[in-house]
Amino acid sequence: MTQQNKTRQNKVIDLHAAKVACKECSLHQLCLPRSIEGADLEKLDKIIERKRPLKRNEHLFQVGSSFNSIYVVRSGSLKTYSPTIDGQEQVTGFHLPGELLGLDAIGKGQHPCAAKALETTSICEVPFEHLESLAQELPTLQHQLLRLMSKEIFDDQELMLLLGKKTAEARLSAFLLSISLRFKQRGFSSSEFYLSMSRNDIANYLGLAVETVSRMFTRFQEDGFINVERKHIVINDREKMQQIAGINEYCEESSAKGSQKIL
Amino acid sequence: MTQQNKTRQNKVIDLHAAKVACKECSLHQLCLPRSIEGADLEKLDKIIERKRPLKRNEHLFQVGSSFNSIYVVRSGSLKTYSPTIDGQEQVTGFHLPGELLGLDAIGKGQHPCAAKALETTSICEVPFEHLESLAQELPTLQHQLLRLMSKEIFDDQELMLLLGKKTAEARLSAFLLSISLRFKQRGFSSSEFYLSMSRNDIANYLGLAVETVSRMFTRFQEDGFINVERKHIVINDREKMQQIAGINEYCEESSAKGSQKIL
DNA sequence: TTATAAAATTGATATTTATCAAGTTTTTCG
DNA sequence: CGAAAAACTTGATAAATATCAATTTTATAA
Repeated sequence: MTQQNKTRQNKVIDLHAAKVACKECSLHQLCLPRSIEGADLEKLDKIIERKRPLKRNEHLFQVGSSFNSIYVVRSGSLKTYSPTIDGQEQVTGFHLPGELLGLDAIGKGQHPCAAKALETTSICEVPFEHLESLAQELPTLQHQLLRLMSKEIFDDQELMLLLGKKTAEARLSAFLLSISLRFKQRGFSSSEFYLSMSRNDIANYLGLAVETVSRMFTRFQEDGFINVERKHIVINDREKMQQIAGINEYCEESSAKGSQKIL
Repeated sequence: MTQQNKTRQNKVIDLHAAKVACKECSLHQLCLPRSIEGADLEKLDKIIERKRPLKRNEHLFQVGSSFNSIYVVRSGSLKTYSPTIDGQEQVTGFHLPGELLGLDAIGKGQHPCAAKALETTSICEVPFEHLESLAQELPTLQHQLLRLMSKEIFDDQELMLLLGKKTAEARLSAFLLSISLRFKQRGFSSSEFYLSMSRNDIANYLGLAVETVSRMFTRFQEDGFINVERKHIVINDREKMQQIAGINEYCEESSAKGSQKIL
């Protein structure tokens, strides 16, 4: 299947999904409504807006734009990035289906980063004021919201650890394992997947030079741990990758349970 | 004043403060109750427990311990750290008066890091179940809680940027500016202060070797940007430090407003 | 399709920072 | 107080990764 065909197909699926209620959404378990059911779920459903799908490179929001909503990725993927002082950009995260965007904007009331679609992407928009007042009347929703934010803090700390301490190969290995696990949680293969982001974005995210990332991909492939063909990744030796990343199976599994992302 | 005398005096102050209500606390503006007043503040006051002060190197909580409360630093300081796979520790943060600890534990119900006092330190304990139910009835408290967690996510992203992209000198400079600003917010001098953490902790936190941190201190001093005498720091040329850190005044100020920490 | 642009790879070299080793200063505690 | 331990500093060297440069591959659009 060509890239173009795939994009078209995604679009069809997205438009269909746009009519689907939360309780019928396949991301139900990953998304905000976890542990919310029945009448409560319908209340939440009412405040959620489905936006038209974003095309590749379209922005969901820009840096400094006022914060009004939390977003949930329904399909496709995005990157978030901030401008740095020297005019460059710093990629701060990648967002796969079921994951939230915008939690970092509540504090200031404006988005500290921009969000750009890496491919055709559909999104649920959750107006924050509505969400807050709904959380005021639904204790489970308030709890879930706090839980999700806490998870994000925890995950960011994991990444800080990675950026502060680890070698280039550990960073890339941990990155690939993180993506793999997130796909697994969404019911896709954890050993074979397509990366929607460029090598440049990966390098930027991991605090490395593109050339270094490229070399690490080559090295992992030479060593037989993974197969790489452009964006297509096959993980052959997960254990070895975990070892390189400095992650043991326990860590990974414990992070996996109900997480948005490990990395 | 010797270190020992200072410690003793702190203790006296702490024991006194332990009887003081939230509304009389000098950290009122920094702490959770911001924007909460009157009867609501008293309700919050009721659920807060004051613990006996921690001595230097005493733990507030250990890795894996079950999560029951959020903590606010009243005086003194702590570090949080996680074990890494190779048996080392990774310092994940320093916590000054008015700052919160434990927000990263809500998601899993247990603390992913340990918290250890860097000096004699007094703490307010806020049982989380009580806080949650209180937030259920007080919209401003729920909002403030979400705001604080969002801030933490934002701050962590700033640090990720620092760890991922910056040189050793930029990291140390940004670190010192962050501490400086946090002292300023607490009404202390922003140009002269004592660091309660060791060079080792700083290096660990910034993802550098101790020797590198030591050399950077020496270099900054040689260049006249700061004066260093052991733990005592004087910032002479803030603008130059900001330039080295890759932070412009606007960034720093905007981060400063109502923030827990910038770094 | 072909031309052009963008992305990715590879090699050579430079730079930064870690590591190792030694010495000094400060703190701790009997 | 004085001895031992811990923390810090400094120098020399090694290792990791960035940078620069060139080439190849892939994607985009006329």
